[in-house]
Amino acid sequence: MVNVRRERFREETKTEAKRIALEQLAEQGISGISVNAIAKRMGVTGPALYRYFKGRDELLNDLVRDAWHDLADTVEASVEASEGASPPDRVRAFAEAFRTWAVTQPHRYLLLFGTPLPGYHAPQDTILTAHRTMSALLGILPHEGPHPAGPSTLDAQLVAWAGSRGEGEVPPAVLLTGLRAFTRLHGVLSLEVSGQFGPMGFDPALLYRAEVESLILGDSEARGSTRLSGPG
Amino acid sequence: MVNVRRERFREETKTEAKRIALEQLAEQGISGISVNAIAKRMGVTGPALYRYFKGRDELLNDLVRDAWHDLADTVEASVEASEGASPPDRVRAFAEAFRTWAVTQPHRYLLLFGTPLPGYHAPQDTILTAHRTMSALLGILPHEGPHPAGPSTLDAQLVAWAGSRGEGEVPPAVLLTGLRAFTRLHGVLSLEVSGQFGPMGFDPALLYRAEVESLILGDSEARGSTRLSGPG
DNA sequence: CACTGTTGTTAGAAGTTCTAACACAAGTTA
DNA sequence: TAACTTGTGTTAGAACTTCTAACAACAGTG
Repeated sequence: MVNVRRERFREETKTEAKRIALEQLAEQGISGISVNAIAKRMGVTGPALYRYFKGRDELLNDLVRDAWHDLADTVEASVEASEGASPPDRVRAFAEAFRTWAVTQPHRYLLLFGTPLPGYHAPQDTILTAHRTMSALLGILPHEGPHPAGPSTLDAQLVAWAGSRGEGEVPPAVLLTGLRAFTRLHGVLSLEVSGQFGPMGFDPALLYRAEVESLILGDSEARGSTRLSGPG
Repeated sequence: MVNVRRERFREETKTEAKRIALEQLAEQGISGISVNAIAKRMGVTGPALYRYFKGRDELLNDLVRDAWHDLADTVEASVEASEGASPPDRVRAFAEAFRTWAVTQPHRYLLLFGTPLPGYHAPQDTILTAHRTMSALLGILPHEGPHPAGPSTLDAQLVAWAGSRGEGEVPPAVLLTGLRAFTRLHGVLSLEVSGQFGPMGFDPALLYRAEVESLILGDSEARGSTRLSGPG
């Protein structure tokens, strides 16, 4: 029989270690996460933490897993909260929740979407958790309406992808729309959290919202767009 | 008088060190770049390399600087090569050059656009080099045609940004279009090179090209899009 | 009481960046 | 030719890091 008190103490120790690791991540980046330093701040010696994490890699793994869960929880909550609203408004809510999560903890966003850890391969459960975020987005897209066919090869691949995770009823055009919506949101967020917009001196939130509106209305009607095909 | 032979030898040594560093970067990520290991592979001892780089940070700095230059050279070459073609074709050429550069050396793309190095602030000359890539894109966008106004605040900020770098004659709508085109290309590329599409099993090139066509034609006409505003 | 499992300790191996002190060779200058 | 300066390399070592091994101490169970 397992000792429940001990088990709880163990969980608390791991949680505290991860909390300090996140502080180090925010202050000094991934390479600034030091098992030794964490232990020191917890009042124990370095090797003591190896009772709780096999090594630095497992600690980082846990941080990644936690972040995926937290992101999925956040966007799912926003989707639930917007229940009953129009699809455009639900997309706006999703996009705002996504952005808020990202910009309030850029280091965590980068942990998920930035440079991958060397040699890291996401375990199956983490992949499934990551899909929860995408599913939340797919769930608020209108499934009816005009569905122009995509490139047939891509369509087939997307259908296979959706089928492999029990979302077989979603039309390929919706899958493509969801996927592309995500890449567009990420395109802006990624550049913002990695500081690329810093020296440019504009408000990234405005750019993000312009992108969201363009997503919703389509480029031809969105304010602030220029069709690249030009005047002719 | 500086010794030219010595100067050349010095440059060659630095170049070789950076070449090996890029190999380490590709194989083991940023944290896998080790001054000691580079020196060993060059047949000298560790501290010898400190005659050429103040430290690991300066070596990484140089890698970043080189990568920005290389990227700018690549896209500028594609822009020049497409001279005389229609704007849509020039955008296609730009996008293909951009993607090829990224996917043939994902680690370098991530060095520029992935998780920033802790404490790193791009020096002014690097920022200017980064802008060369954006300028190349702005240069092939049609400046005439319908120019719907963007959010006025953002427009003003973009004009200020362009003005600060001697591109005052570009209309704000074109700036916004160029910026958004870049974020959209980057959105797909970023997820591809960081391996996020890996477990999904579709061809990222097809998704990228669909995004490019949507960029050029506008969402309402692009194949494979669903307007998020739905059927009503 | 004895046994078991968990958690902590210290010691140490092997690696890292980076500094200091010293040796040597090449080029310049008196 | 001799002396000096500069650049490049060396070894030694400090201060870190991750991580393993061996040992001590404690809690709970039979």
